Amino acid sequence: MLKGADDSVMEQEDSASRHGEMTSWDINDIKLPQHVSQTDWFQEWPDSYVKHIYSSEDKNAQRHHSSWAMRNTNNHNSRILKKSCLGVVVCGNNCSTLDGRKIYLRPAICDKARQKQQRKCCPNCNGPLQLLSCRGHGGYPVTNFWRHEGQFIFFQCKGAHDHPRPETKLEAEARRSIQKAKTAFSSSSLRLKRIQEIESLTGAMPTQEPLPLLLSYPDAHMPPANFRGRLSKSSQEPTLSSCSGQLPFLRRAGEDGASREAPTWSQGLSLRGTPRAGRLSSVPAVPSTAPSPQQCTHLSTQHVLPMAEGGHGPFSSDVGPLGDGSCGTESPLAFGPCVPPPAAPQGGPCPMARGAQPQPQLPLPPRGREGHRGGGGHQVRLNYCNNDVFFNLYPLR
DNA sequence: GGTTGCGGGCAAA
DNA sequence: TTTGCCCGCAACC
Repeated sequence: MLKGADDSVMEQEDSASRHGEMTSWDINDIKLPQHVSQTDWFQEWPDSYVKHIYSSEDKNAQRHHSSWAMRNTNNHNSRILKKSCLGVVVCGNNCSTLDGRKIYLRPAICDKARQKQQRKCCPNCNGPLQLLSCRGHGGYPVTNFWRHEGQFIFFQCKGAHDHPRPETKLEAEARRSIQKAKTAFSSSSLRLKRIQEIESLTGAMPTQEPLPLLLSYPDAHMPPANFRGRLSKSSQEPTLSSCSGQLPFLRRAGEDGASREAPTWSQGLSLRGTPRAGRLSSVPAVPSTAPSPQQCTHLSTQHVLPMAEGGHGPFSSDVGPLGDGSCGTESPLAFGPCVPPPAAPQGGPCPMARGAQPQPQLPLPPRGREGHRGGGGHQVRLNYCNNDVFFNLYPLR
């Protein structure tokens, strides 16, 4: 289509600086820049009003990947693929793990799956899950546009995400896989237990292998201004001192402000300035592996695989999801011997958790759609930690 | 079972 | 007309 770029386009290209080359176009332009001297590194957390030009050889771009939970939106334009952000699933209790990580689950893309997901409980505290919808684009979800033109794939993001980053697709998939495996294992474990009981308690204790946990580390380590308001209300409320070991996608709240990666809201800005600084911004959460107990209360909740997104990010074609990005900076101890507080005080009984909630607490703005669900009144506070179950089921190695 | 892309259709601005 | 969104379908993993 653009192969027949005329002189006008050429002139436009010539007059534009290299930076302009990357930003002077709009996804809806009839003609997009055809002569791109250098393509961008794939950005898995595009935010703000950024534009990128990827190589058509880029697998991630080909697949229109994004670590944000983006769903396809029909814009009645087959040439331009439009996707809108689904937001992030958070704990209605705004619970934190011992070390202050927050629960940021990836919303299921499929509507049915998402509804089903929301009926589940927080894997950390069993509280209700709450979908924090994205409203970063004039009250509407942030939209991403993809357009294939010749040897390039043009990407444009409209809107700034006003919510934390969810777990990545890979992490969510890993979590499901673990859950499946665990379910299968549980059933076999039960059979084993019965056999053992029949054998008059020979002493052999049926144990479940502690599943490795995914400790995801903040990509967006600090919420954007508008984002802070989104979660702040409940954050300021007495938070459940989550002592359960099961880990979904957890981010240390305190780390939201200082990360190895530029915050998303600023990432976009930085990218605007340096459109080819992809590597700088493509460092996603770097989870660490931690053999640790899984959960306190029920076995059906999600688990997370040890997985690293470090370095080049999960979508980096040359780095697998299980790459060496494990971050040793985070202690998995949050899910270790957590002593359940007799009565969880506000802010949580665990010093780590308290210290990890530095986010400014602002009133939660009213939300039009799903976002308001599970608001204050909706929340169920579970001030217990079933550590007995925790340890019995998942003895620490 | 979930993701992704596509497209019909509707409603509101 | 544009935009957002719901829905269903099919292909794929």
